[in-house]
Amino acid sequence: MIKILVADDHAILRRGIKQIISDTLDMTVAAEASNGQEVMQQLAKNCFDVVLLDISMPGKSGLDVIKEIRILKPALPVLILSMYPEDQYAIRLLKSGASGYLTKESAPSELVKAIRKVARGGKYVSSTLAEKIAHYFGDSSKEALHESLSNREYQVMLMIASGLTPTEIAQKLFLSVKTISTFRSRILDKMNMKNNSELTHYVISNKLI
Amino acid sequence: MIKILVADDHAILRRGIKQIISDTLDMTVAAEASNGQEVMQQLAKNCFDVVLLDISMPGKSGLDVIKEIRILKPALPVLILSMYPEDQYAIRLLKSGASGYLTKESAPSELVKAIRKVARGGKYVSSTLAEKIAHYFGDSSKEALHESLSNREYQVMLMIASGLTPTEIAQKLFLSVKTISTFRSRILDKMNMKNNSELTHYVISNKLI
DNA sequence: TGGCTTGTAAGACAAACCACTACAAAAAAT
DNA sequence: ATTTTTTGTAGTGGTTTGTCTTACAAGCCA
Repeated sequence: MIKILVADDHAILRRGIKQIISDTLDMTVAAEASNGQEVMQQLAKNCFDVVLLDISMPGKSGLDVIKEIRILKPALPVLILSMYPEDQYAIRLLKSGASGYLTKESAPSELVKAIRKVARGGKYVSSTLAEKIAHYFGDSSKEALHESLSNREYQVMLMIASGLTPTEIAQKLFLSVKTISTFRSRILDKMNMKNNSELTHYVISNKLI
Repeated sequence: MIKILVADDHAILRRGIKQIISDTLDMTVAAEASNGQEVMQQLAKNCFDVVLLDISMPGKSGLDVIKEIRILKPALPVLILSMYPEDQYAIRLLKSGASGYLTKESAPSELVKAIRKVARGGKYVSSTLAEKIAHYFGDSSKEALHESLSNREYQVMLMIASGLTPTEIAQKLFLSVKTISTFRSRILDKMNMKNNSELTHYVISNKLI
């Protein structure tokens, strides 16, 4: 059973979270906090498996709260719940030790998935955010995403990103459109993306083209 | 009926152009010229709606020919037909008053489209060239491309570029997928592009997102 | 040798795109 | 003030892509 500390200043949102979590058998909301101080108090008293933390709470900034949590419980996974779209702030939070970042519009299923992942010691980031991170961390981590592609896949990726249609690519490479389609699927799968725009985005941002 | 003066030193190419144009009901090749002098002579004698000009004709450079045309007929649209890939030269030509730039590998349909566009007083540039132009001219002219979009179109463009599928966009905007499709077509048309990748490319490069 | 990965492609069905067409409201032009 | 153009919206019908699944041979890994 995953014991969760929910920290958010909005009672209604906490209610929603509790609801979602109570629908999930293997996790439970063990306690709540509505500001940074309460978070620390709860952590001192009880044991949790995950902290679900709103960064935009009154008083201490989310960043500070995370740092404090790090000091008290270095191994405790902190999942950030934000109302802002994923931005550079998210990266800073992750750098300071958060295990994941979710926006409040995320689907309940995503929340559950994220909790499970961080509880197991993993990291959770959405694919769009992952991309931004890749930017930030420069060459080292940006390789990570596309290094798993085979040469053929890489080649096709660049062609897709440069605006060629599957049919055009097929013609250029003397392959069936079906094959291109398969490559595309594999690429998208490996890169954790869901469409050409994301792909193009990635390729351009990483100056692969 | 769009009356066209075709200026190119290669007879075969002129033939091809005539063929393409004769297949198009609303336009006709009213005269031909095989060098710069002939162009000027024709212009002095007759009236045309569009000049289709090869820049690599013997004698006068295409740039000079354009300048001369500008003096004689300031409003006459000149569409450049080049055998070289679109490069900086193209930009100079456009600056000197050409209405469009096509490479000779362009599809016939593209030629027809380009002629129609410039005849109507518009500008025609391929998307890849447009991009180069955007780079060159910096902020001022890069506006030019997407400034013709309506607000709605602009909004949809950004959504497409950020990787949303038509269906998702439709849902967010409470519109039919069909409508999104129409917007997309108009955007692509106005921006002279042919697919989402190009669009994404543009949006990202111009930091609209 | 036996199991992944890669390169290739088919089938079937869904989703998306393309090219038209349409029409009312708003905006612009005459 | 009236005509023309642009904008926002959406339908039809046909083509192209995407998805998912399956397949199979070749190469690589262990």
